[in-house]
Amino acid sequence: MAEAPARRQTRQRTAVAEALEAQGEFRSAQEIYDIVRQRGDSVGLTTVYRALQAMADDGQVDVIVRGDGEAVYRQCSPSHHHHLVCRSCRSTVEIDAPDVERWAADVASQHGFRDVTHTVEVFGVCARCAD
Amino acid sequence: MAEAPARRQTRQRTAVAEALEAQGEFRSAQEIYDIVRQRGDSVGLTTVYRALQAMADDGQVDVIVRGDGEAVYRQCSPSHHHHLVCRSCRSTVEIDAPDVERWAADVASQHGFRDVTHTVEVFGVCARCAD
DNA sequence: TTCGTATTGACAATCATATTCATTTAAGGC
DNA sequence: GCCTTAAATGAATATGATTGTCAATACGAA
Repeated sequence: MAEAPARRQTRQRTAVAEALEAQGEFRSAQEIYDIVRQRGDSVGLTTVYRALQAMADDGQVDVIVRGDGEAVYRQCSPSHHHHLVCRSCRSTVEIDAPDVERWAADVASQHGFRDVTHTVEVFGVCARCAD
Repeated sequence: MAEAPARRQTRQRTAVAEALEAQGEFRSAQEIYDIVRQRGDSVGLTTVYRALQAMADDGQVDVIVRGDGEAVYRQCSPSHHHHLVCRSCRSTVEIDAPDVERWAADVASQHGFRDVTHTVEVFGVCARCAD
């Protein structure tokens, strides 16, 4: 859990964080905006975007940019992990990938690369949706 | 190499394909548009987008959606592979990842997922840019 | 309570990308 | 080569996720 800069704790940020916490799946900013409002909080859309970005910057939220370019957010566990996401219901499983970490480091090293990062996402149809 | 539907061979598509072929790096549609024009071909921006999308659909071009949501395109070898991309000069190395393929399949299977796909990209600073 | 300044939110702006629709053009048949 | 069909084009327009603006609000330290 990264040490966050001194951000003010506003009711809007709390509302966004709570809305996210109540979700298990990745959600877009627009969706989160809707969820916040459904829960009875009044927060501007711009503020939702900003709250999510701040949380992402602070390492409190994971962001994936989807194939269509839209960013989706999820409150995940703090440790480094990857995602197995159902294409249908979007349920998400956090997965560790020591083999992948090792592979990425090796490959990068073989080609003389430094300061290496990687993205890994796995998509499929979950057991429940496959039925 | 997927069997492409019956697409017409237009001078615009040829120009876009040749522009891409001359590049080793991932390039955005806007950049490819500029390159095409620099090479003396007159092609509309919309047409560039459409040509790239058609090529991507046909499996002739790889697409990555960048962290900022923008799509970038590259003409790659036909076989399944991943990319090691320099953050600075954007030079791109195609890499095989049998370990990752295996890991992805195992992980998905463990969680009962079917019809599994994955995305894996590795970013770093290449040897030349690190100096 | 006061004050400094971070934050908000409605509106406007941005920009990659997609749609529209009249026109152009590839390609197949004769 | 001509004709026909329909795929493709391209300029203008539209879309929509996201970000910027700026006056107003509100957090939190003193």
